[in-house]
Amino acid sequence: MDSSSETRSGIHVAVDLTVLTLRDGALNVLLIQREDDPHRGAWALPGGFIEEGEDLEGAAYRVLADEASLGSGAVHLEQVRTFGTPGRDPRGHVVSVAFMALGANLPAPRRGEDVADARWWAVEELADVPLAFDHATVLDCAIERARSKLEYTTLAVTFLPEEFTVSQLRGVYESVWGTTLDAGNFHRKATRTEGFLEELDRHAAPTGGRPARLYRAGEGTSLMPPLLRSGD
Amino acid sequence: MDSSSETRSGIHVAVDLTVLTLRDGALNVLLIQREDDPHRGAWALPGGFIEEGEDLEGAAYRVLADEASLGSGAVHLEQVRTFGTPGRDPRGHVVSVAFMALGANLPAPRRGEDVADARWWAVEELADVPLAFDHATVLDCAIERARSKLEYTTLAVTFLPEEFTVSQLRGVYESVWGTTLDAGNFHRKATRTEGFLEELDRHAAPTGGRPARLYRAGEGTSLMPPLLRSGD
DNA sequence: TCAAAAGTGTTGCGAGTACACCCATGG
DNA sequence: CCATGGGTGTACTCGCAACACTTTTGA
Repeated sequence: MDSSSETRSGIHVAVDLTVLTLRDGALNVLLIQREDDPHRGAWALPGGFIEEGEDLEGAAYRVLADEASLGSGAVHLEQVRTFGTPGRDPRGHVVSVAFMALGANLPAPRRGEDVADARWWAVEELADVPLAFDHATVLDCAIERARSKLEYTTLAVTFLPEEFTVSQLRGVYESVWGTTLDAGNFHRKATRTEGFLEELDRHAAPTGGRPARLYRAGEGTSLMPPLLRSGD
Repeated sequence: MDSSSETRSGIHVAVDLTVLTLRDGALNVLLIQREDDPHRGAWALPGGFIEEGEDLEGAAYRVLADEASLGSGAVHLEQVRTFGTPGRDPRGHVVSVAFMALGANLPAPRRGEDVADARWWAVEELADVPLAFDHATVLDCAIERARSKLEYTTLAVTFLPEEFTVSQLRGVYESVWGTTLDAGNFHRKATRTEGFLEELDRHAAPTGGRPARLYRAGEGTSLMPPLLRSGD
C-alpha cells in the first residue's frame, strides 16, 4: 500500500475492514490512527489496496494480519458493500470493497506498518469521533449489516468462544442490538431452534446462581423463524 | 470499454448488470451476446469498465443506456455484490461490481456497440445456457437478492406500471418466487400493510370477472411484518 | 344463469410476549 | 435463609394458512 499523498492515475481497488468484537459486554470496532496523509492523525478503518492477482478476501485477510495482527483463525469475514464515489479518497479514484470481520475475544492490536496507533473503540462512544474518508458511512453500513444478520442467521456465535452458555449468547444479542431480551423466552427460542445450538454435558462455573449448561455452535447457519429485534 | 482480448496490466474495475423484468408472467433477464473475445458469441450480462472519475451507479446507468438502450427512468438500481477473484476474466485482473436493475415492462433491447445480439431470457429456460465469465454465479446472486428483497421491502411494485391491481402485484410475487399464493390472504396482507399500497378511486377494466380496484405504490419501503415465501 | 375474478369472514394453529414460578448454587 | 442467575410453565395475543363465502362483472 502506497501511503504517500500524491494523486495517482488510474482507478485503484482497496478493501476496508470493519472488525467487530465484544469487550466488556459492548460492541467494539477496531480503528487505526493514520500515520500519513491524507487524513494524517485521523482514525480510520483498517484497509489497504489490493495487489494485482490478489483475491478480495485474500486482501482482507492480509490487512487483518498486517494492520490488526489478527490471524484468519477465529474471524468470520463477509463482504458488505462497495464504495466507489469519485472524491472519497483525495489521492485519486479509489473503489473500496467493504468487509466486516466478526470474532470472539480478539486481542489488543499490535500496531502495524504505516499506523500510528491502533485500538478498540466501543461503537457507542464513536458518535463524536470524525473518521477518515467516508469511513463513518462504511462503518454504519457494516454495523447495520451485522445487526440484521443476527436476526436470521446463527452469526451471533462467532462473537463467543467455542463453548458458551445461553446467557452469554443472549448477551451478544443485547450488546449488538443495544436492547434487553427476556431471559426465559430467549432461552427457549435459542435451545429449540433447530441447528442453532448443540448441547454439551458440562456446566459453566456458577456466577452467583445456578450453573448454566454449556453449548457449542450447531450445524445450521440460518434461523427459521428469525429472532427479531422487538423494538423495531 | 476496450473489448480486445489482449491482457491488460493493472487492476480494472467493471460493473455487471442483472436487469430483471416480467414478461408474460415470467421473470426475464436481459443478456447480450458478445461480439468479441473473450467468450465471443457467448451470452453474458451487460457490463463495462468504469472510467476514471465515474461513479459506480453512474457507470451502471451508462451501461444500461449503451447496451440495453434503457433510460434511467423506470428502473430500480441496486448494488448486489462485488466479484474479484483473479482469473474470472482472461484479459487480466477485473474486479466487477454487480448491480441488479428492476423495471416494469422494459422494452425489447436495441443492440448496442460491441454487442452481436441482445434479448430477454426467461430465467427458467436459462439453466442449460452457459454464460460468459462467472456470470452464472453473478446472475444467481442477483436473482436470490431480488427474491429475498420482495419479502421484506415494497420492491415488487417496481415490476409494475404506476397503477396496478392487487392481482397484478400478487402475480409479481408468484412469478419471481415461482410459487402460487392464496388470492384472498394476499389481498388482505397487501392492502392492510401500512405504506405498501395507496388506494385509488378507479377500477381496472374487468378481465372476465369483477373489476379490480386500482392502486399505486405507497410511501413505505419496508414491509413489517414481512411477506414470507411459504415453501421455505 | 354461469363462469371467473375480486374481495371478505371465519377458524385453527404456531409463535412471540409477559410474567409467574421452580431449580441450583454461593454466601 | 437469602440473593442470584438458570430454566420451565402458562395465559394472552397476533398473524398467517386454509377455505368457505359474497360481490360484480361479461358471456
